[in-house]
Amino acid sequence: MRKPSSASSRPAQAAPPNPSAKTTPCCSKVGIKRGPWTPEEDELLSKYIQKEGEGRWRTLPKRAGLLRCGKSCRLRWMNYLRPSVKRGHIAPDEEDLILRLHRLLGNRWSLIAGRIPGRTDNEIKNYWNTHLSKKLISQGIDPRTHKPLKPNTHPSTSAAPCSHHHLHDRNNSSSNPSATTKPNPDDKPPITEQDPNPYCHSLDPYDEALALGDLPAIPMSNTPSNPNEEEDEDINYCADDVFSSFINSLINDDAFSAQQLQQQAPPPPPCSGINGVAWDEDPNSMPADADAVH
DNA sequence: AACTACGCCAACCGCAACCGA
DNA sequence: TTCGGTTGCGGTTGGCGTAGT
Repeated sequence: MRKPSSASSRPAQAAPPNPSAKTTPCCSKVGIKRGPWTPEEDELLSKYIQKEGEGRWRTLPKRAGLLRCGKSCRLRWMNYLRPSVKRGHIAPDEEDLILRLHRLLGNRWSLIAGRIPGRTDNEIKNYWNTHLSKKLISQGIDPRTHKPLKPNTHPSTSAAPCSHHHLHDRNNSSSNPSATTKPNPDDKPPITEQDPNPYCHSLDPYDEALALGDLPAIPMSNTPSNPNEEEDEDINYCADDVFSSFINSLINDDAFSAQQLQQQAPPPPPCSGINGVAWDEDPNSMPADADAVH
């Protein structure tokens, strides 16, 4: 877990040494700045990367004249400064795609982001935690499994607003066993007796196919490149066409199978005027090709 | 106007995967 | 094969803005 709050805060100042930590965080060196980036720092980083390119993050700050750790530089570039990063509201079709992909992939934010041009894993993760998970809960849907919540877990009872600051949001993830268990693209998510279907495995042909060796490994692209539509031609945001096609087919197949499931399953708890989510949508209503949003 | 509670999101941390020597 | 350095990922934190009282 994180260091004590005194050291884990984000002051815009050099962090003190951390003698108690077993491993020294890269940003704990004296003289390394932390906290929000200034426009000057952004400019330094942008200009340097435009000139020298990405990579070698460890030594980049020194070469660029930044008093930041490499991790911080990389994060800033990936999530904010890259020209391909699209900022602003998540469009409805993007939201729909996030829902579908999350249902298929779970909290594999980088994979999800890789399918949504211009969006970063951090942005999608934040959007999920602040919007979509709550939206699903309000619909009586477990945001983790994408299945109807049990009656005694319906928001009208258990999901009542929590008065503690942040506790409500964070409980969504911290109380989520699968959220603390890092999903490994190479491994099937853990299946327990209590939670035999943490990622809707019965509807997760990806993991099944992966386990059967029918799939190429997930391309762990170092740069979850999210080009703008205009940049699709020169930036391959999913390096593996096979994988890309497969995900697309999963999205479509999933919508279809989910619809079937919906027809068989008891009706979900009444929701307050919110449109249906992934599995009760007409597959024909989604883009014919998930890449349509790209 | 002052205060409180809460939502949003940029940024940090730890860990694991990756990769080259 | 092992080991150490680097990079990427997902979980988490906390500052800031804003709505509500």
